[in-house]
Amino acid sequence: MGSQADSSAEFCSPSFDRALAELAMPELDEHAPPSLCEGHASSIRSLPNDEPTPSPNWPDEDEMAAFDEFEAEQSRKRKREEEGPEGVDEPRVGATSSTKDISQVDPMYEDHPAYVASKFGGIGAYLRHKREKLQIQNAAIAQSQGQGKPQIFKGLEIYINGYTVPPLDKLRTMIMQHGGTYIPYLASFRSSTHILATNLTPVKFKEFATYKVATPTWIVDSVKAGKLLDWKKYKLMQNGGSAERQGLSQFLAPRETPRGKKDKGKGREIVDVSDMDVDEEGVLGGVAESPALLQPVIEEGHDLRPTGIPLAGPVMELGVPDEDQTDIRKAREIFAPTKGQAPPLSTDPITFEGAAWMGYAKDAENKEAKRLMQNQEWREQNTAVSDKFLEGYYKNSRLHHLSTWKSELKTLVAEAQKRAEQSSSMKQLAPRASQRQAYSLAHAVLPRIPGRVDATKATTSATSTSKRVIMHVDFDAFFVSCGLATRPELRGKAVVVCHAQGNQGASSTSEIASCSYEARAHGVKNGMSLGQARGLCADIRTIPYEFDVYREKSLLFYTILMSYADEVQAVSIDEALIDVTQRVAELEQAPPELNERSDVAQDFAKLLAEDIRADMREATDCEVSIGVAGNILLARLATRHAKPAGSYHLTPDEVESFMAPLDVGELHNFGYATKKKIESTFGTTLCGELTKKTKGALQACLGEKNGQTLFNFVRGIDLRPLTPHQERRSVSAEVNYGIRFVNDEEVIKFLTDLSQEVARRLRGIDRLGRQATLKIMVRNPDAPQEAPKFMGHGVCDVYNKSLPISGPTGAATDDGNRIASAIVKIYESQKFDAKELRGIGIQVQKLESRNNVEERAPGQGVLAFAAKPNPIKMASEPVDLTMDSSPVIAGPATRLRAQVKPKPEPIPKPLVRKTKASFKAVEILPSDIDLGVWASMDTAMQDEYRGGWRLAGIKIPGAFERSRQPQASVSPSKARHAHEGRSREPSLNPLITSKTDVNKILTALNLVEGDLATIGISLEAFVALDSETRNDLARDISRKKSLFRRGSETPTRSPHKVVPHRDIAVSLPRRPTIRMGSSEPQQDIDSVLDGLTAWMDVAAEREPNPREVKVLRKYIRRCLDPASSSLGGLQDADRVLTWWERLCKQKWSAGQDEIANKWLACLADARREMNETLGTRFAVNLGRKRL
DNA sequence: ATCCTCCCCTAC
DNA sequence: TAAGGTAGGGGAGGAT
Ligand SMILES: Nc1ccn([C@H]2C[C@H](O)[C@@H](COP(=O)(O)OP(=O)(O)OP(=O)(O)O)O2)c(=O)n1
Ligand SMILES: [Mg+2]
Repeated sequence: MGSQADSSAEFCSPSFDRALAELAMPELDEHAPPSLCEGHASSIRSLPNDEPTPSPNWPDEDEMAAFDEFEAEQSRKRKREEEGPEGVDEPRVGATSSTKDISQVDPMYEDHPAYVASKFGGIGAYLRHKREKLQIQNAAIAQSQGQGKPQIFKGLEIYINGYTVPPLDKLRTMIMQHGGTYIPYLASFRSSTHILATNLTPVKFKEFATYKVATPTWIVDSVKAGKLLDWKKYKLMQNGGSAERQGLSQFLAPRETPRGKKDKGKGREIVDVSDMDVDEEGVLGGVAESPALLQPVIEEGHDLRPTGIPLAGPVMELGVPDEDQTDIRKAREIFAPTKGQAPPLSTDPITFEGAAWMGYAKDAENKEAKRLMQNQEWREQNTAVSDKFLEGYYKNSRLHHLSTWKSELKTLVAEAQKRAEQSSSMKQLAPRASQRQAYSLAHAVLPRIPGRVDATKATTSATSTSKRVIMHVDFDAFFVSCGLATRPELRGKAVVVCHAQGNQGASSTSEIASCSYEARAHGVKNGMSLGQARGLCADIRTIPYEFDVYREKSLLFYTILMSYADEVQAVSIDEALIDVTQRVAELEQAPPELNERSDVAQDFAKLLAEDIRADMREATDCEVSIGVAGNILLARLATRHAKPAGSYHLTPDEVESFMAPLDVGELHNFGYATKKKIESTFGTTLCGELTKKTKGALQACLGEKNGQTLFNFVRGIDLRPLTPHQERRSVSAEVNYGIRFVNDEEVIKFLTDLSQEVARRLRGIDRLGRQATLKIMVRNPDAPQEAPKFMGHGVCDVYNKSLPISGPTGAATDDGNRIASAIVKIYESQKFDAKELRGIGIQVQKLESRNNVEERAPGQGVLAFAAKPNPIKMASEPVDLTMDSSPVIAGPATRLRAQVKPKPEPIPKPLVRKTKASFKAVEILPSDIDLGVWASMDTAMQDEYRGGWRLAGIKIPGAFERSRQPQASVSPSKARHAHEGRSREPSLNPLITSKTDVNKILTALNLVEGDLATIGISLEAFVALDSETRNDLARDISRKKSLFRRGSETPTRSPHKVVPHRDIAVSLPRRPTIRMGSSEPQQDIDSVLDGLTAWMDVAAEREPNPREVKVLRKYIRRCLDPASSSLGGLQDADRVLTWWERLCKQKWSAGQDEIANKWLACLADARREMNETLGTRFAVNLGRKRL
């Protein structure tokens, strides 16, 4: 491309340029922003809290603050008062003691969150969570074990909807074992042949109208019968009622049962059908039908706004939603839209339905893309290879625009507000403002009272507590609304905004940015693919993006908001939070004669909201909805309730009943993954239920901050202030679409172009950076070559690596060439296969502003910015109100820890981070390995090396080739993947089958077969897992053992196996303390082993000293760190570990006691760490174990 | 304890 | 055809 440089991005978002950006400021009274400090005091006691004494991190004060708001908002007369802490607390004694037990048993684990979580039997929850993960694997295993079974479901592709009886995993197992294909998600471009459901919501029922929908009994019966039964006999009938209740009652329903045969023997955990039989009568019987729900309430011709010109909103009674729009609103209420109940929904199974992607991903492939991609010319024209790609891509990427707009708006609002504060209150309105007056009826009817009003003094209406009044203002179906403004004929129809226009059939993977509420009534959602949506609603009209229009309407939107609000927080192009505390207080103080109905107590906040809505309508010809409440959380929830085209004031007295039925997933910032985590920990995701959990329990599940936040949120408490504009901390550009390179040359050219783009963006905000990060998405080896989504990235492994960047003088830089050179260096240091790349991103961080930097001699080093030690962070503290959120008094906070950064142009020494996916540094090449050594490795080990090389695109010499096929590949770290926080995808290991192998595995993990039952997994399943997962589980088990049957039997060990190719000279004991040379730079391996021997000699008499073990592990780690070349690398690390293992083995050959177990656990841990490190590096695990 | 780095997660 | 970007909060765990 090369056309980059300074050609100020033609493909930027339609920018909010300064001229347009003259956001109007209303008349200004120079009051300070609402105070962040809120009162204190008052009694507490009654909050559930499992901390007997205040912990240092969570002092009482925090809770008091939280409680204060809680109390106030609850109108202080909550029954909670009566309940002592025990009302909701679980017994504390047990909790405490179990924690203690753990720490006694093994100090190394004592601070693991799962154990701190004493309360809920942290272990149980933890294991439950683990087990969930296993279920997925079990299913896949089952598939591989299903050979003996009649393949009665061959050719069927079956999707399972919602709660079922039997549960999903059992059904999936049955289907897969009998030759069927399980479809983890529904996508129109790869439809299933059948759907299983125990019941359906009306929307789903309609959604599935074109599918064959049967009850799970069909599968169960077919399996029993040994042949495929006619699905029609099991066709699911609509039975109305709440899906959830239905589902629940199914599970509770009594089970009669012909005990299922377990044709499986050993695999019983996997295929046990004994409890999965289902009474179909139970499924369908007894529930009244509600046929009305079968059809979406909104039907064609039922236009929301028939004239296309909305009337002014009616004045509403306090707390009552608008009464027009009833049909649509009802539809929404009844159908309870959710924030993606399945993984975030999307056209792409892979990216989201994380767990789902196991065996099935292979066939889900975009055939059309595959075909086109064969054509070299087409590829060069239409993928990221093309010179024109970047420009065209960014011009059309809605998400790019969304992001860009957001940051621009934040800046604009900040500037406007600053201007407002600086100028005196008599500052003339900006030009637009007077024009704006015409939009608003507010001033005519409810003039503002000059001067300040103390909000705390107003006490007459429901809103006049001392509390804030926050509004959340959000356009309805924004993109669509904008489009309809010029297409009135489409109002009332199912309209969506997407790139695909016309009707290219039901298979378009084009994403829907926004859909009208009419479309939503059919189940269509923002973010879906057009093809999916077409499946839900045949008559969908598409309209194109009009980014300019969105920007313009948004400017009007913000202009209007500025005229009303005390404070504005830009949330997005179509959404903002405003604080109108002051404004409402003024209204309340207004002379009664100015109020239309002075006889009645009025909800001024609601009136104000309707004024704003009217203004918006007039200015933009689009509807906004407004939620009003005392905090951000509730305002957002109120908006949801208000939509579409309404406003809603959520008052304190309704908070509790409002919150209780909500799902955590509906709370802002609590998305799919968090919800799953909560679900697996607590068994519920209802706010009402979670109210009963203690803060400590929530924190154990979600972490300190998030736990606290959730604890507050489920009570309707949200202490966050509106966040002012923050200094940018990073600038990035990434493209994860249309990346289909064939060689490094293409890649490097793209990297260069993208670097220039980032540089341009840096310049755009006048910042310089000190560090650049390259992010690479590589197709996961198990994912199809072509993703299901057209030109999409599919399932990927993600790699990140960064290098310092600087200008020629060593200063921070915005020079695209400098960035590019660092980025290219990173790329070249990694040896990816260009063909496998699916996404590329470049980020620059450690930003400085220009004037901060200049004179710094070339090699002299720079002051690293300790400059902003979390300036704003404090404001986002979940609880502590007393913390002053005003910007840090900066002064000496700038502790210029003058860190010297001597490297002007550092070389990209591949640096491997131990955690998940860093870049793999392939420093052990085939040529590094002696053939004799290679031969002595067991095959699994060889496979692992090969896997690493393969993934790294390194050619494998013939001598290192394998004869047979299967490979145990594992991803380094999944891109995203909702399903399990930090863990990568487990994978199956088809290699391990022989009895000896199995024994080896168990032995190495210090397990016996019986142990597996304690976590509910079969032996087969266990060995089929990848080694990391096995190790995880083994640790779980050993914890569990030490907890619950301490000191009892020791596991049986399998016969001793000789260490293969190790030649370790036994030598004399030396020091009884371990010294692994953190001080001595270069120790030779033998002396280390000597030291180890001597140390163990003494140390093994008692429990391992964590400190000493740590030293040892640190040594091993250093061996593995490619950056420290002084040590011997993998070979040495392995020798040390192996030697250690041997010492242990020797020592306890006669039998093991508790001490031995602890040592072995340490060993396993160390081994695991090494595997993880190497696994990261090679994208495989070293599963080898010996002893 | 506190910081730093490398992630994951979320939202539009 | 289609345009799956992006910044910040926060957790885990190692370094200091
Ligand atoms: N997955 C998504 C979600 C949103 N958007 C864009 C289009 C939306 O119109 C706009 C605003 O997002 P909202 O979440 O506010 O959704 P809408 O405004 O479309 O609908 P509503 O706010 O009424 O729910 O952002 C998008 O491109 N892709
Ligand atoms: Mg919206």
